[in-house]
Amino acid sequence: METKTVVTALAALAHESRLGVFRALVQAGPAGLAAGRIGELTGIAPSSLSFHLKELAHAGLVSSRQAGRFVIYSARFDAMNGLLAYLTENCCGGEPCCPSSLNASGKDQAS
Amino acid sequence: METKTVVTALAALAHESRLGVFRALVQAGPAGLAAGRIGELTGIAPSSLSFHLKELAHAGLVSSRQAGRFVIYSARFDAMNGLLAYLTENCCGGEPCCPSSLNASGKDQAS
DNA sequence: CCAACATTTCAACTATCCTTGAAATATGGA
DNA sequence: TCCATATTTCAAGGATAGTTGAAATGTTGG
Repeated sequence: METKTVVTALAALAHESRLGVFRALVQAGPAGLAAGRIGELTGIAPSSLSFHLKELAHAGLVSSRQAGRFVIYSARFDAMNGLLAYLTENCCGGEPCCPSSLNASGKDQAS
Repeated sequence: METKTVVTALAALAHESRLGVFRALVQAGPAGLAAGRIGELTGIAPSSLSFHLKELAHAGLVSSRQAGRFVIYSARFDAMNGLLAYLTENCCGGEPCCPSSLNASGKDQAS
């Protein structure tokens, strides 16, 4: 994953509204949610929501498909996996950051 | 980890300069790097670097200590762990994103 | 075709971010 | 003390992000 892609993805998630939207889409799973439903769940105004959804789509974190007169958005789990992989590799020393066992104390290998 | 904290941390990393700084600090390990050395490694102008370091510190992702006339910055691995834990739990469905066992190189389970 | 619904686009405005260079602060050594 | 080094602060400027409401687009069913 390229640095530029990572920065774009991070910027897309670095906003309360968009993080909320993405969380809702993750919860919804591959089935996704219609734009209007996302608006109901998050309380974001339609035009603002459309702006944020475009931002997330541009970052590759969500995809959309037309279904009747609805537009269904869904989270792109592969992109999120890639982002987490990058952060784990490049920003956490490689291994010690898997939250399953969680050490997180502060002592690990030097450079 | 609170949503607001997460957004702040994501925003701090969502900039090419700051992501580069943070990566350098992660590579340096707990020993950290002097501000000037970070500037050398990243090519960021001093005042701009200071701005970005303050941003990272404010987000809790780095800490600083004075050493003679140098200021040594180091990555806060615990904060990064917390961020990754949040993203894994809330933005990846909970389980399928932990890169611990698997490779994490480039290919992971297909969609 | 027309009407109702779902979503997006547009323009205007405010707010915030980032960069730059100069000046300020702080520390160590001669 | 005085000077050099290391870092931060400040103010000014341009660039970008976000919100709002109105208008436009697209879709379905009567």
